[in-house]
Amino acid sequence: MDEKFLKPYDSKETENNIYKLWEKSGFFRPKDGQPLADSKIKKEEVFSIVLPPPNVTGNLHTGHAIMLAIEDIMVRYNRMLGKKTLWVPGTDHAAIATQSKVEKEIYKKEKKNRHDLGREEFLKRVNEYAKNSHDTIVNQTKKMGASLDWSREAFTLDEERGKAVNEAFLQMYNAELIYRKHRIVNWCPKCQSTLSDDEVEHEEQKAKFYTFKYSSDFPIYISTTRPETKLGDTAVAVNPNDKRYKKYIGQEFEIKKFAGGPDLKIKIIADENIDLEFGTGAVGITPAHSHIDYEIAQKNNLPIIKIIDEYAKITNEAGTEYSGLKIKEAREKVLEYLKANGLLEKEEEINNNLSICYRCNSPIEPLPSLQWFVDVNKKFKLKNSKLKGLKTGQDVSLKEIMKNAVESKQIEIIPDRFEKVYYHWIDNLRDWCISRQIWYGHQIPVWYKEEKISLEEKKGWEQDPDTLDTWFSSGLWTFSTLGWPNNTEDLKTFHPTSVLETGYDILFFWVARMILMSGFLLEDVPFKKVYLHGLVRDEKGRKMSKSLDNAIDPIGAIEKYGADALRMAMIIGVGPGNDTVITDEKIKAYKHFANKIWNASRFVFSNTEDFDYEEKTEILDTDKKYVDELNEILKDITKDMNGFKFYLAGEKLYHYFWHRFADVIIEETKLRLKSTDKKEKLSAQWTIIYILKTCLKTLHPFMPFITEEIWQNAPWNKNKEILMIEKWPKI
RNA sequence: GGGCGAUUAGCUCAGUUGGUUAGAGCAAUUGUUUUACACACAAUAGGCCGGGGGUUCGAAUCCUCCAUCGCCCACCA
Repeated sequence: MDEKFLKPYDSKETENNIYKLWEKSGFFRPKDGQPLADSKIKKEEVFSIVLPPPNVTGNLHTGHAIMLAIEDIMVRYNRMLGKKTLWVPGTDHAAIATQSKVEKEIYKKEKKNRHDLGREEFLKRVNEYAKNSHDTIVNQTKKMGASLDWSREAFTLDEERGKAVNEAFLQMYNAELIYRKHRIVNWCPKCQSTLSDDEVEHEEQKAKFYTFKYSSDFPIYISTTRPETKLGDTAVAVNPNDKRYKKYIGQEFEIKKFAGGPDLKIKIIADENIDLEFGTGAVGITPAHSHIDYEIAQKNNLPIIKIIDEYAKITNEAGTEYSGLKIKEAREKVLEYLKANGLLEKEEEINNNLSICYRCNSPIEPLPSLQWFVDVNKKFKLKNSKLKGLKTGQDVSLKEIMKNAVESKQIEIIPDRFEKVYYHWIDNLRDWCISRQIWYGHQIPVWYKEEKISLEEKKGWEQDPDTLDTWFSSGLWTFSTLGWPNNTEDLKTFHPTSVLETGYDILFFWVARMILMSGFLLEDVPFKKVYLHGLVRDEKGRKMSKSLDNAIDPIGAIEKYGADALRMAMIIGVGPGNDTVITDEKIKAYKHFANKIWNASRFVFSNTEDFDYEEKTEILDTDKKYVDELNEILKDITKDMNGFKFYLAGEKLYHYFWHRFADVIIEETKLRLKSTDKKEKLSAQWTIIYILKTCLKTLHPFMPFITEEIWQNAPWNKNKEILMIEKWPKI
């Protein structure tokens, strides 16, 4: 027995070496000829999963740690079943997140913005930063024990993924699923970019709700929380059934120098969607700065006057009086005018949802802009459908594909309550704005000359300066990492992937977009199952964040308690989709468990030194019962593993090992191990070896480091076989 | 406004299709320095399973209403 077994288990001394051993073995790469656990499993049976690529914006956080723990359990379990198992690593350039982080850093150090540096120099800086982040993340991922095939590592912004992005764009453009249009978009004045609908968050706040008339001879009062936008009104909409206003419908009013600013032409129009009860039952329509008003304006052919610009300042369209004013200043000025002229009827406080940017929390300005969109309703013909229930030749829209994938059960979401959430999102889905006015990302593969557009680079033509939404490239992730658009062996073998495991917070951002992309480009699903984990919270139930300084740093926890302990703490007692509370205490408890395994192994090793592994042992009835009992439990645990109930399987293993094997079985064998009856002793020795071996195997997906370390030093393993590819016990 | 989730021991959570005396970890109390392990062992205590009503031979589990907390979605200007 190695001397290290005389001391408590030291994770720090062990983990790096064990990871190196695994890497050297080459078994992170899927191989043929690995042992098969079960005759039911065919040799060519495949388990594949892509790692949700962490953003290259810094360090690994607890969310990544829980993701790595769950996925590594799945991967190691399936590898031990004998399946051809692949887990593809990678990182995400995370366009806007990374760019703004680097911009902030540069500004702090050098007081320069990106325009001072210029596009080329700025991108050089971002790439440097991304490279550093990447190295840190990869290093930390290895510390978690993740058995990823590093030879297939990808980056959403590397050359190959770039090819995939351009090909995807081209194919979607040719199918008219991507179009460029002047439309109202969500604009973040601080990020200086558009955002997709999903990137807009809502924050409830108290707001002043003003009721007023445009002028003293205007017949209808309207209400708003944003008086300054009224400088761009072109209509007032009322419900067609509203008796109060029916007589005005179709009339046009001119207001000279509204609020001392522009002349307004207000047409009274009818719209079914107007609520008779709310406010005055009449809505001032500002087509350029409200999504709904824009739609109403389209229906009624109203002019669209842009009175707020990209810097959240009033434009010339609102007249010289207002031009250049900030929104707040303009609001005050308008209100002053309304009050001074007796037009303001009342002022009340209401609860209002403010739209804010998910990155920087500044208020979003809806404004019209020329941008690229993905059309989610446009029909196209399926050419070679592998989608369940949708036939080749059939006309479908992206929306229908997304919905069908889950409805047809071709994709199963765990826990299933998120299926409802997913449908609801699709029902409310509008066209996806994919162009971003930032520099870090995939530049839109379109070239212009005068009015002409080309999808190929041409001399003297200018490329669109904008970049694509980061989720456009991550939407391709399951197949861009496997070589698409080339029809590679990897793509044929490993796609669709078996499972997509990620946090429920990116169900829309990512999971849905992957189904969209794969649905159109491959006419197939990207994965068969979606396993959603919850968010990690602190003792007080708060979301972990840097600003609250309550985040458990996974790397710190690994240093302190070991990766195995951290993994167990993140798995046990945490069902899918449920938020997790992680405390230092919990991690510590599993460090103790690791030590328990260590000590039990020492006991087994030191009490079986004279055991002959070649000799056949007669097993006595007491021991047969132990084995039967263990098999029963394993049956249960295997069922849990197959049903993605790792939290149950882990707990059962923990309980069996500690409170059955260590506390009871080992205690009971102590006397027999000292017995002079040779049969008695041999049978007891055989039993504790058998149980330990079995437990090491089944615990391995959960606690890979310590189990492998023990296995490497086990007396039965003279050839130094690797536990990672042992067979999962047959039951 | 719509939807979802949670509510079980002091704390954090399990409890699979309804089935005996409701489980685990941590914390607590009392012992035990018995050579695998004090990062331990043995034992103890602790629960109207959020509240009301219902279905059932039987409910933490199914139905219904209510309460509190949390989350997501949505174009009430």
